[in-house]
Amino acid sequence: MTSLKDVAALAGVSPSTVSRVINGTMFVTEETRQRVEEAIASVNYRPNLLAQSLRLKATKNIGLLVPEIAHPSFDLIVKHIEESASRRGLNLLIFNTHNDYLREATAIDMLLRQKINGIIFSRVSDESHVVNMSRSTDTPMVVIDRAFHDEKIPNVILDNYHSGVIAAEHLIDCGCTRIATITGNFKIGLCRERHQGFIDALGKHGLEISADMIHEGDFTYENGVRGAKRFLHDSVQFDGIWGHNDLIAAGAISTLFRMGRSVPNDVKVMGMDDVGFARMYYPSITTIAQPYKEMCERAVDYIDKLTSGESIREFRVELAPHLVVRESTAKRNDR
Amino acid sequence: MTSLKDVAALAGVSPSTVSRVINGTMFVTEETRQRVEEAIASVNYRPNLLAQSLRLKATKNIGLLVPEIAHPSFDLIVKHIEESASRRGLNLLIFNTHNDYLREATAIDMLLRQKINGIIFSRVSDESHVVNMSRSTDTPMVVIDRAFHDEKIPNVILDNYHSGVIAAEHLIDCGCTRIATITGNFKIGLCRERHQGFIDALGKHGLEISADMIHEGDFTYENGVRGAKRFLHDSVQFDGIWGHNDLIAAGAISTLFRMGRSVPNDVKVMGMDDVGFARMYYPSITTIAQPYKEMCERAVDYIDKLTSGESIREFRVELAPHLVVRESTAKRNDR
DNA sequence: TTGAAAGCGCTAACAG
DNA sequence: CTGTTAGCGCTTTCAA
Repeated sequence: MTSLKDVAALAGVSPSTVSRVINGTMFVTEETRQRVEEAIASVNYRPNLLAQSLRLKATKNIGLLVPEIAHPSFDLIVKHIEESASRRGLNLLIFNTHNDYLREATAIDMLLRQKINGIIFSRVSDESHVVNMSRSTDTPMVVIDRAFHDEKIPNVILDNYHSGVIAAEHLIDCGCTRIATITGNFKIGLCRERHQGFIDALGKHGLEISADMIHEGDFTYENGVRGAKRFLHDSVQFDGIWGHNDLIAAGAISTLFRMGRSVPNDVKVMGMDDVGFARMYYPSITTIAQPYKEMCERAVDYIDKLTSGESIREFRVELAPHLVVRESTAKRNDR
Repeated sequence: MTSLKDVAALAGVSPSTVSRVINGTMFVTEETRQRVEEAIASVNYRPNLLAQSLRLKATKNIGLLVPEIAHPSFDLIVKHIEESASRRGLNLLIFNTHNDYLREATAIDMLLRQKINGIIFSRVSDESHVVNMSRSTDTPMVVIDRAFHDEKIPNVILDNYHSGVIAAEHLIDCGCTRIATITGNFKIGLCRERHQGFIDALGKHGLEISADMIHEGDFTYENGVRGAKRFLHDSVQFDGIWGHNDLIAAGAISTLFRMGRSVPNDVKVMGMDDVGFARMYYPSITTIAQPYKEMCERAVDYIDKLTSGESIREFRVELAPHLVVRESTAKRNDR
């Protein structure tokens, strides 16, 4: 591998001069600059980023940890984080934690050893471990999407309570009077918050929601299937369902059809996240969009700012969701 | 940051000894090892990967370039590559090329400068540039999924011709006699191959396919919509459609329904890739699964082997697709 | 079995 | 404006 030294020799200058030409850190005579640039070009020299980083004690990399890459909402996060990072010339190291806090810890460890600029992650269960890690290092960390309510690490999240309110109000607007819900796991804070906003809004409009209209599960399509089946099987009367994400909504919709109900004619269904397939589904799925792009931008920005010595403004950034109306809650559909 | 030197001082040994304890490269007296390990633990020491890599001229990282991260088939690739890499203790640097060969080149450049172990990528348009880059370096590269027919770089791909054959035969098995197709861009080699296999198989069974039954476009849902609309608008007679991927199939299915046709009753539709939502769609989508997991494993394995000095076996690995039958080509459906 | 010393490729004082 | 020098944190001869 040709090194900076080789280039220097070739151009007949000192290594420092070459370094200065490359980084533009100081003025260099037009003539020497030319010679150096020619030398660089002639051997197709590429500065070794490892050496540079070691010397500068900083890399051009950031790390991202997600619970599950191929999950349609996390792949959106991955995409936008990559975009924001790339725009800033930062490279992205990615890890799939599989919701396993041991993997999470291992990944963070690897990242810290590489002196990355910062770590963005979506929360897994165990708190203490990571908080300790973050305390023992000066590497910026920021939590995205899934944070604890009383998160000790800076975080940028969605206003989940408000999402629940939006869902309830939209379903009510659509004329639903018996509204059921299929939720994620209540161990996850944001599920509790979404649910709370949902029932509060329902209550405000004088709508009761009994225990048999709430199906708790997880963020999967299968859970949507199970929830809808249970409602039908238990002869629950309902004309609207909110699923805590679009996967759940899809599971509910397909199940309703398979069991002889029509969406939206017999029951309106809405989801949450506005993942890629929500608009492709038939009927297309009414959902609540998360401002993923902005969330990711904020997270990367936070790290970028901190890396360049700027001070942070907020510890917790909470962004607003917005409703996306589609066919699954439409008045009627000829299907 | 505490360094190896600090640990050495703390344990009252030389830096080399600490290094030897950490890497187990040589025998160290049980007693000294203990002292060293205690010192390491007491200061929570983490070896600096950058320094290590600089010294060893090798990292624990690999790079992956995909045309579009949030595309449902590439996120599967990302997921599986991450998994294979992680199993080998390798970290993944990821780049979204947006089908732009300039971005591709920039990304590869960044990667080479970091001395990553190898690069896995899905092909973008321009060949020469990357081939030159790969020639000028000893970094292993492997192309996955999208390769040129006459690829100059080792590659692991799907048998696309055979996919076309499978699609045609399945539709014929379902009793279709007038089969249309909505394809990806024929500039992409794999689309031509899929198509060739498709029409060859159709021909073998005595089925003609006229130009108006072929809608060329790209790998998007919208293309599926356009294709189906065109067929309907042009009053093409058809009872089966193969879309070159599941996105296209979904676009066709939803459009057919919206325009008063039923899938699979009036027309059978199948896709390709078996992306996440294919089984969640209603009707669930019959498709041709790519062995992504194995493809990714092979690609990472290739790099891993090459890094550790082993020799390569094959230059081109071509894996077999397999049919996944679901509702969209079922006999009848009560929908 | 352990230590001293050199060096991976780069940058940044410090001189000149 | 340019060169010399030291050193980032690690591994690895080479000697002892």
